[in-house]
Amino acid sequence: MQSYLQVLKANRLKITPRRKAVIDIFIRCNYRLSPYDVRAKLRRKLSTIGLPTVYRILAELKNAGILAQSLSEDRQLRYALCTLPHQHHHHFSCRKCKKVEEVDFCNFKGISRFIENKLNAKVETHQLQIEGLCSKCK
Amino acid sequence: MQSYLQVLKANRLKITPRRKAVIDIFIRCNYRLSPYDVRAKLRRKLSTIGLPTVYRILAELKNAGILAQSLSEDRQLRYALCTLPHQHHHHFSCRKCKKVEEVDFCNFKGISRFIENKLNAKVETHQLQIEGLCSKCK
DNA sequence: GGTATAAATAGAAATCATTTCTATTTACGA
DNA sequence: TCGTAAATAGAAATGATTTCTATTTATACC
Ligand SMILES: [Mn+2]
Ligand SMILES: [Mn+2]
Ligand SMILES: [Zn+2]
Ligand SMILES: [Zn+2]
Repeated sequence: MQSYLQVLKANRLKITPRRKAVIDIFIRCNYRLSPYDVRAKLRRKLSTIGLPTVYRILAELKNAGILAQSLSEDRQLRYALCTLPHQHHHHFSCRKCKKVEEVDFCNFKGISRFIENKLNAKVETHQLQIEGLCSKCK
Repeated sequence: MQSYLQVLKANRLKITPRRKAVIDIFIRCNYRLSPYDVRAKLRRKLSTIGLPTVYRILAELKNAGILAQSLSEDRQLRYALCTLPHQHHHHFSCRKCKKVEEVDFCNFKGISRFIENKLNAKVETHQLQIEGLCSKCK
C-alpha cells in the first residue's frame, strides 16, 4: 500500500480515505471489477460513496498506472490492478472467477513484421485480451 | 455481392434493400464504421432508414460472419467487412483513415504456452486489435 | 496547532449510445 | 396471387457513464 500512496503523490492526487479504500480492494483480491462491483465492496467499509466518485477514482488510478482498464463482453468498464506499470505486457483473466494475472511476455513482433511487409503499413499499437480458466477454476 | 446474398440465405435472413445497401457500403470501402456512419451513408440511397434497423442489420451481419465488430477508443461499436470469416485471424486498422485490412497470421501460441506453463491456466480465447497507419496515411 | 485554498466528494441531473416496443410493411414460399 | 413470418420505422425506454454544483476535506504554509 505504501508504494501506491507514493504513486498518488507523484501524480498529485491527494491521499483520501476513498482512494485508499479503492486501492485496498484490489490489493486484497485482484479481479476484474466493474465500478458497481467496487462500490459494493466499498460500502462494507465506507458508509457513503457516490458512484461518480467511484468512476472518477478508477479513472485516476488508471491514469496513474495503478489499474488496468478493460472492457467486458457486455462492453462495460472493468478494472484490475496492474503491478507491472512501466513495461509492455498483457493480462490474463479467468472467465469464471475473473481473477487477473500478469503476462510479462509479448511475441507481437512477428505479426508486426508481417503487417509492415505485407501491407506496407506502420504498426503503432496493439491491444490484447487473453481469457481462459485460471489454475483453480480449470 | 452475389456470394454475400448466399450467406444471407444460409443464415435465413431475407434479402432486403436495407441489408443489400449495408453490405454494399462495406464492399465499396472497407473502413471501421459506426452505426451512425452507416446510416449517414445509407441516407444517400435510401430515403428513410431507422437507426434501430441499422443496429439490427449490423448485428445480424456480424453473426453471419460478414462483418467484424470492434470497439473504438470511445467504447462505441464499429464494424468492418471480414473477408476471411472461417479462419482465425486478426484485423489491422488505420488510425487516420480507419481503413481495415486482414491480418491472416497469428503467432499467439508462444504467449499461450507461456501462460499455461507459468500460470498453470487454460487459455481459451484471445482478442487482438492492431492499429497504426496504412500505406497511404503513413 | 491553526488557516487558506485547491482538490475531492455526494447527490441530483443530464447525456447519449443502444435496445425495446408496437403497429405497419414487405419478402417470399406455396 | 396470397398467407405468413420476418423486417422495418418511429417512438420510447434503458442504463452505463458523465456533468454539475454546493459542500467537505487534505494539505501546504505559517
Ligand atoms: Mn499489468
Ligand atoms: Mn477478417
Ligand atoms: Zn478462475
Ligand atoms: Zn489510413
